[in-house]
Amino acid sequence: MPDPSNAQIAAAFDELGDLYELDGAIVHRVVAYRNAAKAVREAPVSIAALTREGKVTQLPGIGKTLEEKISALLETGTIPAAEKLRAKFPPGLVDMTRLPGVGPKRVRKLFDQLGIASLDALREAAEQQQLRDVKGFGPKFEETVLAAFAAGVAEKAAPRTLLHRATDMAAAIVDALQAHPSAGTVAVAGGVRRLTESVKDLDVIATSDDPAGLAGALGELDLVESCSVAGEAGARARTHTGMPIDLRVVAPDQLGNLLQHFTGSKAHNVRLREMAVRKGLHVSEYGVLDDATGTTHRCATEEEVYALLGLPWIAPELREDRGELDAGFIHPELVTQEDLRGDLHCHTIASDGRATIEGMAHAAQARGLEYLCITDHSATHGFGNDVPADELLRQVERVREVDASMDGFTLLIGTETNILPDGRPDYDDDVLAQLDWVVGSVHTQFQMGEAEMTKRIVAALEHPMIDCLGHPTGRLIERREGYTFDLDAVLDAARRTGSMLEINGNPNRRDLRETHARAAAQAGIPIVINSDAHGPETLDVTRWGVATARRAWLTKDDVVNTLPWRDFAPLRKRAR
DNA sequence: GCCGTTTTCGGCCCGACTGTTTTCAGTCG
Repeated sequence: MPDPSNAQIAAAFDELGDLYELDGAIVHRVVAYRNAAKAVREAPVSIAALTREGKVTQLPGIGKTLEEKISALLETGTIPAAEKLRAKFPPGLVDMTRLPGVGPKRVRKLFDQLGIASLDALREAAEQQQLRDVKGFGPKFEETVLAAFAAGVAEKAAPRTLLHRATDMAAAIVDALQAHPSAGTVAVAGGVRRLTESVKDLDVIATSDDPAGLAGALGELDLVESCSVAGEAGARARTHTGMPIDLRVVAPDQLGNLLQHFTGSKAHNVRLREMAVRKGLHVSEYGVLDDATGTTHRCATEEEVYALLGLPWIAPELREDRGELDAGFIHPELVTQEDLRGDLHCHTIASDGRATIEGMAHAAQARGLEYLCITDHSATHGFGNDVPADELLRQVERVREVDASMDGFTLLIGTETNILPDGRPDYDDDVLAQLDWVVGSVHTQFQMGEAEMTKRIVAALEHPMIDCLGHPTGRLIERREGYTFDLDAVLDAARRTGSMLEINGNPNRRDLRETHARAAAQAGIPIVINSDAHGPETLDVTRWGVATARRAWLTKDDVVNTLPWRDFAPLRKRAR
């Protein structure tokens, strides 16, 4: 029996949280399970391995009891408490809590008194007006339930929108509201501001001398389908794509409080407020209440909010309770897109790209880059045109010619070679040796087991001609988990062999993901942020790679392609 | 269930909204 992955352990804790909640446990116990799930999910090391070493309680949020539960999961494949609770509460109960306005307490009551144990049974009971017979429930509740079914909420979890799309939408909304005559400051908060991988809604905050007018203006926007509760304090709306928008309007002297509150994350805010309480302060979106004086400090800026708590301003990307509120925290100087001088992963019409070598090179130069490496897909098929070895060698000549024709720009030739199932690249070494740079990527046989995949990637990293591992996990955000491998072993191999790891900027990938990138940088492994562009316009996607890097606490020093090529070149494995 | 310039027990963020309520519990963000 293979060890459960961190994701599986986290899921088990989330399930236990749900089950204990149905069982009527106090909220703090439930929260403890959910916090533990978050800690496990974000851990860059194997929780199973950590547990075997007896060190898992070092992870904040994991105590003696949860350690025992992980041990049981490792040894028997299951957790006794979960077995017991599953026998008590059918799985349909947790499904029911997905409906808005339907939480664990109400589900439990309906289960106990009417035996309702599934979404279907709930719908039927609502249709037959049976729910109102239970004390605490009425006709409105039946309506809410039926409306949720009618809206299709029951079928699937609320969709999440990838950051690049959410950012475009948010920008359009901010621009439109900013144009309103009453608008003062209009700003994006929430996950879009923190640059998370995906978001479930848009949070927009504003000041205005006509709050109701501004809130009304939101409902008039083309991309808004419907708008409800528009009033003095703001509005709730929904886009045609189904994304909820939350607009909050506040006086200018509270803008800092509101921005801090609505930027989140929830975990950051909870931790921040707990720290505040210990200092006799109470933080909310309206101000900071001081117990000692009974006065509420209103803050026009976030800096003032943090300063009242004795903290430096913290970049939104770091606000995840991943150490940014710990004693001794020193704010890192986060890498920016302007820091990037080169891009070492892009495609042309030679494989599946849309532009020529010249097209890509001039586009990169126009964007202010100093160097670009052409890395078309390799000899094994699957991505547009194959590039057999002789074709790649002709591509070397073409790139050298274009490079010679360019002023103040270095054009490089490489490849994105497929890492074959046994870990070898799909060109011969003497071909790879004629290139400036080689990205190795896994594009096939994702299904192989963890041990085999680890062996495959480690073998690739040990290859003297593979300089960098491309999109290391193969995940697609919200769509595909990516293949599983032992991260510790891969990081160890990268460090040992002098290989670099990529943060792929494609907004669907952002791979390495932030927790892995942070672990890699801490291990001293050089990180490269690449676009993987297939056309001139997608060269800009490095901004999403930078977003991931910033969320991983990376500085300019952690990212190698912030260096000019003359300083980058000697760091390549092939040059060492 | 976790955690400790509250350290082995007694706390554990803050506020809004909703519906069913005679004063509040449940849900949500």
